[in-house]
Amino acid sequence: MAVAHRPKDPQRREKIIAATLDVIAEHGISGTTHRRIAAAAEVPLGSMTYYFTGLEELLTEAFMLLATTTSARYVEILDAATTRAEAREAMVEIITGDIWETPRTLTLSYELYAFSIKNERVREVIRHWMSQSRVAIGRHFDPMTTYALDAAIEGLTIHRSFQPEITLDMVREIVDRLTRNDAPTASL
Amino acid sequence: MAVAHRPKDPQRREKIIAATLDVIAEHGISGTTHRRIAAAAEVPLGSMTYYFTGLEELLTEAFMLLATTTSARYVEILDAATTRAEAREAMVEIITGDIWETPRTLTLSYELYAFSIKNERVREVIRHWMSQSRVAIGRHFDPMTTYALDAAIEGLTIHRSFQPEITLDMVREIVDRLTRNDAPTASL
DNA sequence: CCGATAGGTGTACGCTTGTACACCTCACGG
DNA sequence: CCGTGAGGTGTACAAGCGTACACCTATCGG
Repeated sequence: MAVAHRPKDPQRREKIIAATLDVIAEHGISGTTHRRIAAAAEVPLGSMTYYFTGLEELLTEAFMLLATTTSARYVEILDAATTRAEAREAMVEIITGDIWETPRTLTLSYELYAFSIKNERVREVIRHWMSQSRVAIGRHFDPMTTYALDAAIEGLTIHRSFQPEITLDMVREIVDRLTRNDAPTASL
Repeated sequence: MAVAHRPKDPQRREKIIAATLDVIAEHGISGTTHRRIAAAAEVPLGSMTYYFTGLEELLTEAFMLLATTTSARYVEILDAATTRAEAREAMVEIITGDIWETPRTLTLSYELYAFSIKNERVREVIRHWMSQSRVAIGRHFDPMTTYALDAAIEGLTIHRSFQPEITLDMVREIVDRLTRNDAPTASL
């Protein structure tokens, strides 16, 4: 009984998941097919059903990757802040910074929300993302303010992508207003 | 030369557009097909290509209907307010009120945003919706505050749908903070 | 050096899709 | 009462889809 024949490419799965995000970003979920993903990941079509039960599972895993990656970026930016002023500026950076420079992340978010309607597990992923994000914000602000800021990221990001006239200074002013009545917490 | 044979059902087009929104709400754009729309509108398949050039046109028109309808509702609620306090309460109602009671409108919004990535005309529809909405809000608040409130509708609506613990009072508090430094305009 | 077997893939199947268009219906001018 | 043409539809077609699985490949214990 031979054991033999190790996987040639142990990263195959991850490569496919990453490629899935690329395909969604470019074609939307309705244009995302096994064949296109296989082409993007440069793997044979057969690998799709070998590594994943179906398209739905693949999409779900892809969105988990998106949430993890983006969420980690939030945490990174917020944890770098040590003063209240820095924390405010960190919020401004999250809203206006390079995460959303490319339309990619924003596009993927839209598809994520749309997909979440049909998939409870993805809804869970979103809730987890939001909660992670609240933990990071909550290190600097009280709970009430934290909810407000978290929602502000969402709203301002979206609106800025359609209305570029919303300047950096306006975002700063909005963050200021939202944090003005904050009851400072222990913080770090 | 006969003139003859008037359309049996002059509302056909509108009926199809309305049915399209229903199908999108239930199945998402990726599950929206000519056949399903035809079934929902109780119209033969042939009517699809008779009244609309293609699926894309149909989706575009459907989203125009969504924008018009929802936007009109905003205006209605905001125009009913005559004092500053009422205007603030109107904002709270828009964010927490019956527009979003059913997941329908929110679901459709997600699909709208996702679709806008691929369709310039729909992006234009969104910009128009936002601008209408800003006009209505702007009757009560200064421009800067208006942008903030408009974005707050978006962010809070979305976040509340995932985090029901965001209460009405929290929304009120957030609207308060955003409008506190407002430089009152002439208003009505 | 030779099975045996884990790992991986090419191909083919049944189905659904968007779309076009040949055809049908029937109100009306003559 | 008939012929005409505007209005509308059933049907058929090619393309593309998800998915399953028979088959191939290459390693390694013996």
